[in-house]
Amino acid sequence: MQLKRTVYMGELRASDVGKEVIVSGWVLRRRDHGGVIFLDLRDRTGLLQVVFEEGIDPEVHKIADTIRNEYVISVKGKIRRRPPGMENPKIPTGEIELEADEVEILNTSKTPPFALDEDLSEVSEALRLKYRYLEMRAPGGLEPFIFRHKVVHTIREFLNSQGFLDVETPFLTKSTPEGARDFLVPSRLYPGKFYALPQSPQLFKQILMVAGVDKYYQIVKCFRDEDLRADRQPEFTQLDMEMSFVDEEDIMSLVEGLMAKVFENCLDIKLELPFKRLTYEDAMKHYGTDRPDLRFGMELKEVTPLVDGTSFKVFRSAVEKGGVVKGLCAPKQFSRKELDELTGFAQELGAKGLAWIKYSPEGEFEKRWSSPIVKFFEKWVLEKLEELFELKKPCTLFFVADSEEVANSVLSELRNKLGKELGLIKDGFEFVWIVDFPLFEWDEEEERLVSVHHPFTHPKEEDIELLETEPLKVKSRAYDLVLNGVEIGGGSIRIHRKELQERIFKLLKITPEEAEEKFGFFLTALEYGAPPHGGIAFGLDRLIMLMLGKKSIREVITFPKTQRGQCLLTGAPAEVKIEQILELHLLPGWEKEKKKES
RNA sequence: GGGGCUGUAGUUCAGCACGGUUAGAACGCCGGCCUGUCACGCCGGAGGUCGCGGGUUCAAGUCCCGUCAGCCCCGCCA
Repeated sequence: MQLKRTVYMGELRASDVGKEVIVSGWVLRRRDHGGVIFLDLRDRTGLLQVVFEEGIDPEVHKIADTIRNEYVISVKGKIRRRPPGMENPKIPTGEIELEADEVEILNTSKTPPFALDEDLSEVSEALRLKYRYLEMRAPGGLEPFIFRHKVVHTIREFLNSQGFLDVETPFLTKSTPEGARDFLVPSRLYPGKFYALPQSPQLFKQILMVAGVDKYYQIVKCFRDEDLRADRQPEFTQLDMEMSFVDEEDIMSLVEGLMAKVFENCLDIKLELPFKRLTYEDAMKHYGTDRPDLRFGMELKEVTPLVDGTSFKVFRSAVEKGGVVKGLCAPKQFSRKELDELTGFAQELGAKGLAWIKYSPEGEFEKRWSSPIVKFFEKWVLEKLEELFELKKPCTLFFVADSEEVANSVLSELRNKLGKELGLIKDGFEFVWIVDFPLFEWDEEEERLVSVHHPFTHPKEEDIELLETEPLKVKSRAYDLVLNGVEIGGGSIRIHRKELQERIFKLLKITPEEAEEKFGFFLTALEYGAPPHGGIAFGLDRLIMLMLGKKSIREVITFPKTQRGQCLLTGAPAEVKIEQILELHLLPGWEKEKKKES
């Protein structure tokens, strides 16, 4: 390599006119006019027009004639002002150009499978993932990753300044029960035994508290062998934090400070502090979900007391079975076709149907209501509805009559769908803490209590006495952080005393033997002066996705997996040689066969 | 495990409901011309196992069955 870069192209301006420079980069486009060839050359920082004139040096011009898109070249020359009228206001370096007097082709390139100078979102994602390096190299392709770098940098800077230690924990570790499916790694040295990749460093960070680390964080990969979604990858990055001698308020206010710093540094947005808080109960009541999108209203209202005496059988029987009738009011009068579609949507989500009432505030009271079911309701009920939903404009009321669970989940999905489709969602970032979660929920299939968060979550002090008698009434010292309807983080104050931890295990039907076998090491650690502690973990990919307004975390992960868990770039997962499998003792029978043979 | 959408030149798509010439377009690519373009222009050219397999038919890109792959969703994700 003879021509060694002296400047980045993106930094060059009219003030650099006259300077002798060497630039290196990739050819985005070439415009060959015979005697003059223009190349748009780019590096990480920007784009510069390079001019090769036959009259200046025929030999150099000749080389330029062979250069094609995506060739890697270095060019030496002088920065000059473009002739009057030839400026390109569309690019930052548009006032100037590089007059080439030397060029070196550092590497050729095949014609890329897709044009790098066009809108890559039009290209199929599968192709982009296979040639991810080309997508990233295209103009703007590195932006999400540069942004991500900035976010991570800000997080580290902030937490370091607050006295946190960045401490690593192992990837080859022990399977933890009560969670997602583990990725297992067979042990070569111990036939039949396996490591598990961590679903989170949960137990390690708690043990770090026992170790006196006091304030810990780690930006760390976690692994869960579950099916993928737009916002879920089998390996993802978590911002993991834990602190000793703190309570919920300490952690929440620290996180608020952190988020404020991140949004200020990276998006130049000042967040309003403190964040809103909703109890789990209120979130379920008003939004039907524990991760409500607060960028718009359209809250759910329960109308059970208004309709339990109605002659409308669907509502009455749902109430008689112990269910509820809940509804929401959408600010639009839907057509019959749209109503049918929405009913189908509700049914797919498990509702038996979707009742609707169109309302318009004009004219006589009775004529304001239009619906096949309105005849079942007495005037006082309609009056109450008008009052409850504060009906003032034309709209449609939707109701689901079912168990509370079904009504909530259907209506919350309906709310999100209508919010999106009716354009009710305002721009911006709405954070909300969800607090006062129940500690347990009942698992019908397994017929036992399971943890809402994880088994190391501390119950509220005042509820501890209810643990054995009314466990479902026990609330936890847990908190989730929700941003625009997406859960971006969750944490809790942990149990730090062995006795309480054992009581919880007992309620979860984890036997002492099981507990000992699965995390005896952790219980032992608790016995050696574990301080009170708590923490939180954030899905970093999701946070960055939301900050950039992307629809999928794949957009902010360099080499993500497809929905079926494949890496299209490398072809992973892939078959391995039989020798590797035998070496890992994964086919014990075959191993014996092989020994017999030899 | 289930539901939905998609798969045709290198790329993005049209053609498919109603089977029937040699499967088209744009961009890209290759060659030629061009000293001021910046989505350069002009002339010419190449490029297709219609995802794959099977079936129906005189005839299948088009209809049927299966299968693979990509995306979205449910289940699952403490």
